[in-house]
Amino acid sequence: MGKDSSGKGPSSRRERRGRAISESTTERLSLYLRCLTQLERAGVETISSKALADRFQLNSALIRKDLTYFGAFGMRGVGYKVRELRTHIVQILGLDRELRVAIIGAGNLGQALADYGGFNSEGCRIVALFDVSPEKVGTYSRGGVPVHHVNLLEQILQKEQVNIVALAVPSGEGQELLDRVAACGVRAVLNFVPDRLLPIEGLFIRNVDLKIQLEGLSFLLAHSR
Amino acid sequence: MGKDSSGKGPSSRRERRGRAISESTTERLSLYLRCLTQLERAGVETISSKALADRFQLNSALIRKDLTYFGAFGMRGVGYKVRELRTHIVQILGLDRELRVAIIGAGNLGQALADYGGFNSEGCRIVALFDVSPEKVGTYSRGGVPVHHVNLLEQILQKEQVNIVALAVPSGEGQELLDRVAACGVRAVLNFVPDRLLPIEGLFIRNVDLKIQLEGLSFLLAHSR
DNA sequence: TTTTGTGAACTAGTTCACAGCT
DNA sequence: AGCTGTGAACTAGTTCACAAAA
Repeated sequence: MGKDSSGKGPSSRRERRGRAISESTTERLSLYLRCLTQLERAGVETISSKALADRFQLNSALIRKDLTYFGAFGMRGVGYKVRELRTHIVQILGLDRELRVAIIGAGNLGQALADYGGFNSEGCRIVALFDVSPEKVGTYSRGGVPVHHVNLLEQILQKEQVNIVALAVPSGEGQELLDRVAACGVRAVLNFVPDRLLPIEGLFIRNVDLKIQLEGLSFLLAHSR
Repeated sequence: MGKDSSGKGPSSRRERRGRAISESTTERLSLYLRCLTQLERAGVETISSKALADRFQLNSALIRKDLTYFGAFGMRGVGYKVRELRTHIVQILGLDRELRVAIIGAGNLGQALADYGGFNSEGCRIVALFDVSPEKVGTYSRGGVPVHHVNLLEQILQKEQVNIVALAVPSGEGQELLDRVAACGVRAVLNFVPDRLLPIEGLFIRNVDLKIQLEGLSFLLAHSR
């Protein structure tokens, strides 16, 4: 959702001299990655921070700073080798190993996520959906992801080696499921439930809260012109 | 989702001495609002910034600052009157007048949004879905929102007095629709299409990019422990 | 040349700390 | 006594500007 995350306690996500990497930086890295993928496909060999900056209306120094947190990947006078930089960012974002994702809640949102192009790509695989509805359990999403009963949550998270869980259940059902998921050793959750969930030590949560986005737009409309 | 938005040009969304209100502030206002709604329902009459802060693990001074951008709503020695503060925030966020929302794309995501509880509430109404698929056009979402053909976009946006459009179409189809929507005078868009869209003068866009959220979590996993 | 990598300067956002109401 | 409203201090994030490398 926009911009809303918790689990902000200073973790060990720091490179170089002790400065933790900000969420804005990782967001931009994802954008750069997308762009580099396109460029590589288009056969472009090198790109400068300025050229990248123009595509996103960013300052080129910011892009260079983002990258130099992780190393000196550029060539002075030339720019960055597209293929090479892409590889670096894939590695930085941890997309070089397969991410195994499960989605709890097989309603419209869960199904949408399961079949969402962006999710099943770049080392990311949706391996399971969970629901309680008897009509859904035993079926498959359009993309072929099996829907299991939530009773089997622990069992299947373990068996499928799930790294990331997306919570797409109705309001009120989030906390219990979050606790169960954390107890299974899952350390990252993408939360779509619009309830405040208690932070859990060692568990990263990113909240995607559509209502907040909508209200943010409402604010802008109310306060402009 | 998380945190990703464009349309950041300095608009006229400023209160008091010229300082524009940050996105973080409006996000928090939405959170406060939710909490106040619960408190009011529970019969709580007043709340202090400290008590609010504890629920969100925020600093109480930050909450007071967020609120004083818009006025002095509190009572020294007491705190804030729940009902009164709630009313103020509703007004600040522009939720006192009805927001009329249309969703382009009636796939799983569009349908999920159409029936999403948080959307149809607090002065916010989903009035139309749009799609090109002949099977979908003419049907209704589970919640009763009619699905129109995209051909009728301009006509219906006008007739239904739509303020906000959610773009939930496949990658590649975003820009053309964005242009059409902007041409109809719609000034706020919630974009779920993972393409970079060109900024349009006077149009606010909030990007909800699930892949970026997922990659953000991947980064955290890769760089902790 | 051109463009990186980076300290210094700047800007925005948060927390501190306390005077001043209630 | 308790809690707000707010300047001052601090921290984080971005941009400037330039030396150094290709």
